[in-house]
Amino acid sequence: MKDSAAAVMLVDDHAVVREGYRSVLQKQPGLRVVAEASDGAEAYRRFKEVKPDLVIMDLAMPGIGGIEAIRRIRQWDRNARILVFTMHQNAAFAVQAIRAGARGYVTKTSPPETLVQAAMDVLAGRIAISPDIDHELALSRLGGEVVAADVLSPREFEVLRMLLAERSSDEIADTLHISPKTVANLHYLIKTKLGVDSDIELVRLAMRQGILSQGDWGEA
Amino acid sequence: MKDSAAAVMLVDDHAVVREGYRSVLQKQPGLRVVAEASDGAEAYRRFKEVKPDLVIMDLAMPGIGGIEAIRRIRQWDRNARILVFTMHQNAAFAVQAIRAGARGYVTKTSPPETLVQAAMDVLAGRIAISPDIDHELALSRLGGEVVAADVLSPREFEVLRMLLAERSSDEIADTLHISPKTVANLHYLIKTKLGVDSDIELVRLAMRQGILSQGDWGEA
DNA sequence: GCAACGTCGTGAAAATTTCCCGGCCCCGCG
DNA sequence: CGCGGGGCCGGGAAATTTTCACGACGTTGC
Repeated sequence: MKDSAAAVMLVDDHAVVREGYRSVLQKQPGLRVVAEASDGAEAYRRFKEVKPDLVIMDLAMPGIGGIEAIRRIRQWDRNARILVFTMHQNAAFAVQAIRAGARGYVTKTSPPETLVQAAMDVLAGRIAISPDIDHELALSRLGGEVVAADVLSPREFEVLRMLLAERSSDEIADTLHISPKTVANLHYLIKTKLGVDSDIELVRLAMRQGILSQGDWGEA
Repeated sequence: MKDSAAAVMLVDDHAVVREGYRSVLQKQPGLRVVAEASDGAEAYRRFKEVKPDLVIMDLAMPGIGGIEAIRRIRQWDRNARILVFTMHQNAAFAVQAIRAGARGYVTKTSPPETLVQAAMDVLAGRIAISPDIDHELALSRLGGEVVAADVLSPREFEVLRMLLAERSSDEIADTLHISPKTVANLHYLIKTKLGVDSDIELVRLAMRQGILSQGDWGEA
């Protein structure tokens, strides 16, 4: 597609929000919205059908989330250009998204021009990160808190997940085939490594770092 | 405003999302968007200036949240018509919003027509609740979980808030001028009343019920 | 007055957390 | 190969917390 408009696919579970993307993007002559999807699975399916030049997508979605969708799309097409557009003003999510293969990360609090600019940047092969996330990222390097995924061993991380899933120590011991005592020890080790004193702090740290996704608690 | 279009104010901290509302609403002849705001405080200020016939607003916003904004606006104008439009597919939030004075609650996952329909309903004096929330609400009546704000005494609720704010038992005892022992007892009582076994469950129940707002953990 | 309730606190048993330890396995290195 | 380092698994024991029963007190409502 030499110099005709670039084909863009929008992914967001909120129809009204997609309408917003569309309205903002269509003001830019170089862009043309050719497809939409409302969850990760649909995004992957539609991507294979229409092969858009650019995907703009949210992270918080029912079923398979945005991160996983990015991974799958990139696995199918190593050159896919994906721009994340989300409400999460949080460095941890940005890191996850970029690692999964996103080429840009813009928060929904940004002015519309920023989205358009980022879209053009990504299409031109550049990496686009919105300023607020740049700032967050800088902060998280300097004196930021420990990153669970970094300091915890695989086993510890697994136990952390299960603890967050509201499973009792005994249940965890059972499904992991280890003694409850070991679970208690792991629990303690995890808190120590993360520099946290109570379970309450633990849960909130996990949320900040995106280990506990919102989807997990949105429904009663 | 006999039969000219009704004046609508949009409140959402995401500019692109407001663009979506606008795009969807302007297709409806009876509606005219006359103002926008990006947080609760601005919403209150702008409301007093333009006195719109209808306010459509999100709940999750920086600074004073949507619930508080609803309360203030309704305090200033008992007849204000406010329609909540949010991503929270959660009965607890809906209950809070309605109690604060909202006349409608629609989730962002709803199709655009639902939003338009709800807007017209609220303008006509009806209460508008989207079907998914109706369903949640029904569920929460039948066998739903206990509501913290209902079963806890004021003191207990206060302690719960402080626990969630990551304050240590000793700090709480100090600022409340009671013995640490009493805090421990309250902590225990709270968990008992809410039918919860661990602090982890406690935090997640609090999140579901909107006692711990996202704003509190969104930033690192 | 008195019953019901929320608040504050004590006490003491039960359970958990905390911390140190040793053993096991695997891997990289001199 | 021998050796140290790491992750994994759990025992043990002290320290702390959780749990629960029990008073005492003031308020509220009947």
